[in-house]
Amino acid sequence: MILSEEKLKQTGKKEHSPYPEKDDFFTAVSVDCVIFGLDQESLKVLLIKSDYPLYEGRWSLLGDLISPDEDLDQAADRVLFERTGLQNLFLQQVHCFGKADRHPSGRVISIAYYSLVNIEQIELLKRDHELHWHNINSVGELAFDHNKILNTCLTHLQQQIKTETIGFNLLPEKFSLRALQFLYESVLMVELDRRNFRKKVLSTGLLIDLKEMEANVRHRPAKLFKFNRQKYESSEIKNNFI
Amino acid sequence: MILSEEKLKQTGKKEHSPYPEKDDFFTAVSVDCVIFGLDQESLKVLLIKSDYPLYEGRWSLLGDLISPDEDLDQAADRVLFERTGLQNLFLQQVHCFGKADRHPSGRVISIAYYSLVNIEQIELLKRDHELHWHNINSVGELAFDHNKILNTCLTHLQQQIKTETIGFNLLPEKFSLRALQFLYESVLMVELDRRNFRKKVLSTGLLIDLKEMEANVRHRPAKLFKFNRQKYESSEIKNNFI
DNA sequence: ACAAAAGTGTTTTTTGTACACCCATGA
DNA sequence: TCATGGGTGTACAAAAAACACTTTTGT
Repeated sequence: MILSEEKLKQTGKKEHSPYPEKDDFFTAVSVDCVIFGLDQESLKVLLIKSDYPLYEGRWSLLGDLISPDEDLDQAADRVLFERTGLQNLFLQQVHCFGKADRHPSGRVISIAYYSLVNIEQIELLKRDHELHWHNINSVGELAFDHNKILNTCLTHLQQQIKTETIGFNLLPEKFSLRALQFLYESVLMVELDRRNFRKKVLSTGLLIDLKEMEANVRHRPAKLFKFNRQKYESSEIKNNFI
Repeated sequence: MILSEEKLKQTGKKEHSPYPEKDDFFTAVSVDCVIFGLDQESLKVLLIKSDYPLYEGRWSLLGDLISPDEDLDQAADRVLFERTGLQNLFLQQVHCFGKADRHPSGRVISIAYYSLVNIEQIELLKRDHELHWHNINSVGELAFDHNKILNTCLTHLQQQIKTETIGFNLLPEKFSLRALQFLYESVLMVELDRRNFRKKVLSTGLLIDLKEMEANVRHRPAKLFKFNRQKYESSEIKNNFI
């Protein structure tokens, strides 16, 4: 849609001075965080009961309006901290959602972030009954355009996990190769060949063999590994992990 | 940075009601378009002389504040139309830039889009001497954080052109394989083997041999092809073009 | 002894890379 | 006739995919 010059003037904006002035139109800006976690069952997403009247009873993403003096990334960090008590989590901007009618209360554009957390690490702090981990395949109808936001973030995650080593953020410090493979299968929603998977991840040289074993499993215990973050950071080739 | 509860209250926002109310803080929202074009020489980007006092004389991206009733994508479309006279160009959102101090006049967050156009198609309409195509490797210091925005968009373009068929937007309807290869070499900034390149693009089956030849070239004329958009749209596998 | 998952190699197929000569046109 | 880029195929290397049996633990 092309706005006529007249329409542009109605907004109080002068042609060729596209900078904010007192009488300009302003919008509200929020961040929404898609917080992914993984447990033994499946990939999950953390949702909160909506307190917005129109969407009462629906689940929604965790979000908030940005404050005047905080960067966007800081706003997302803050939302995450307020909900999980954790700081410096993996967090990445994905897309800005800005359809004029996406929010019933008025013009609100929202910047979507996604985060990867280790569920066990934050389970402890989560006493809030309005918060719940949902299986990624059964979230139902969310408030606002949050289904769309969630899908966009999931697609990004699936793309990114193939070329970067972000997946380790979903695992505890020490993990078995089975856990790592389960992660990839859960996120990408495919089945992978065990032998080929092991061969590939071990050939990257990015896993440190901890010479430790799983305990209390009712099958042959697996070796435990940890991610060699240092080596990854200092290596030149940072794409094409899997 | 975590904002204290006190600080949050100063912004006029109530806890657990993260929806805009009259006394809330609002920001200005703009779109900035990185318009890429290609000529016989190199990949180019369309820039405009900044009319912002602090950055007088510098070049800047084409952008504008969004209007109250237009979607973000519409705003980007409008900016593009106002500058090139063309509609329905390839246009894609890349990233939202929202550092609190990125704009000297106040809080302005900007959503970056990139567009791919066929330079010859728009040369005709461009009588504006404030507009200029710049070689991608010599844009100099731009106004605001526009160098950063440009770099982010270029990186996205380089990633995307490898897996999707967006590159054809930079070419005229009919093109030679040499022109297509030049496109990929210019965008990715690498040299490619001619025989392997031809083999690969022809094996996709996405090029239609027009049974026409170049004319008025001082060497053996090349066959002309066009992109089989229909076949691409209807095919299942839409990634990994090159 | 059984159930459950760990660990391990080889073969085949597919994909990518390296590389050199003759051809058609305009000047 | 020369300069310029068009057009073509093969051999080798690397990566991905397919595939089955033995081992270790807890119950």
